[in-house]
Amino acid sequence: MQTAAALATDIADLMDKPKKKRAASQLKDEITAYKRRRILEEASHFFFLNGYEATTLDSVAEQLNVTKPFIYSYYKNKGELLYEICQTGIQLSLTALEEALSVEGTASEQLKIVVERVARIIIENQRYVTVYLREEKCLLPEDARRIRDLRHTFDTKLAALLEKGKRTGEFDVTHPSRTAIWVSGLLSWIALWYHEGGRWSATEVVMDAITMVQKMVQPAGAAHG
Amino acid sequence: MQTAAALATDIADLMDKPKKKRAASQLKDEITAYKRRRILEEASHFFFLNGYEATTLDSVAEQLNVTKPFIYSYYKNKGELLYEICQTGIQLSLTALEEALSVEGTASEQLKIVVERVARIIIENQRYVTVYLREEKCLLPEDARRIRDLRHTFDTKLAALLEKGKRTGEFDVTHPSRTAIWVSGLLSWIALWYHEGGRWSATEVVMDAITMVQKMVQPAGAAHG
DNA sequence: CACAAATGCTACTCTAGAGTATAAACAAAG
DNA sequence: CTTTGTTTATACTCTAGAGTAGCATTTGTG
Repeated sequence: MQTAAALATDIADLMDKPKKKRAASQLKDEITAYKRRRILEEASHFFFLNGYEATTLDSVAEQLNVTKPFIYSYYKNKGELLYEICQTGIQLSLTALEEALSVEGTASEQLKIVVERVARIIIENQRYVTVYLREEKCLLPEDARRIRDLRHTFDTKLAALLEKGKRTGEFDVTHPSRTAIWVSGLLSWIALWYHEGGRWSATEVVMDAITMVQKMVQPAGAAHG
Repeated sequence: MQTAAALATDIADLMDKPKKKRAASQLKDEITAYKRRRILEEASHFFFLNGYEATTLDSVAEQLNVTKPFIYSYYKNKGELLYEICQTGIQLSLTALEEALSVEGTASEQLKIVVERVARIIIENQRYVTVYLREEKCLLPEDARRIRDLRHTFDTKLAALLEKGKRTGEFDVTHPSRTAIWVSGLLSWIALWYHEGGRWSATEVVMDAITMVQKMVQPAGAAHG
């Protein structure tokens, strides 16, 4: 069924355009995607440094050696740029969480992997995460809601993991859902605090985060993990 | 000596103005201070909701039933308002920390008091703290530095407390200065996350914060405090 | 009640940046 | 080497808000 449907679409496409044109348009799509990505990178750089409102698209364009209308031909408006930037960090973190949860292991093992991976993602995507934390209020209501939903999913899945550890006796958490928020807060905090080339390396920060979270959920009387 | 100096000042003042006028000007100073405070309150309200850049002084003035030039007669410019707002939360937290440290007690007792008081202050002054965390980049460089110094003092004194607890064996912290940053981050996080009238009460959040911090510094094998 | 001093408001200026209409430059096909 | 469509730039418009000059109004004083 699926194959037939896909085939039908292909045929329709082919009837629409000769083969050559399809290949060319695919390449063009990739180039378009690349341009969009570059715009986003530079925009996030300025949003991170100066804030969303204080950043002019003229300055972003200048950095890319293009002009403002160029940006407007790839993004509807400034708000769409902000939405994409805010979405990125959360989406990556959520994906990492889900991947970590899909790995077989005890709750402690899974939690350690989650914290390690998410902490790394937050450090690597610091600009995106920071801009989200600072500029959430600038998002359109519906965009803000979509992103809040992602965050909520993250917190809920993390809470489920803590709940699981509580049942197995690995963790001592009175309110898993509340503890999940403290943990996700601790992780978010990294974005606001970490400074590349600063006093502490990314690895030190990640290891610290793991230690702190382990202590936060560790039953009294447990030895270090 | 001090008395004599103070007296001299008083005499100089009296020679400048008759008694009546001095009393009147004192009252006026109080009124001026009150007006400044009211402006700051409303401004922080808008900065919190819409962000610094997106807030117009016209809207602040409207909220106070005055006009923009009124605000400009009490503050040099918009940036001065931001500085005062950003400064408030940190200053209060630092004062609370110093007070708590001056109370006799073990490191554990002092830490508990610190976390409790600072958490309360952050909840009560949520707007000010949040605006600081979000809009630090909008401050003039010298203002930003002054506030960073306050934060640094806070972190340093907190680190000293952790160090003390480490020496007495009450705490298990490998790097007191790094742990201090995680603790102060956890406290700051409250401002970004707590929502008045939301799912959890202020008291629950404060108690959670105490528990989390205690766990973060607790030696392995210790019973709950 | 007149006069002085402060307090506050009306009515601007000026800058800056989001978003756009339209023209130029370029590429690809015939 | 022209034609056609796409990509990018030039050169605007329009709004909005920070900051201000100067007038009005209140308040207190002789």
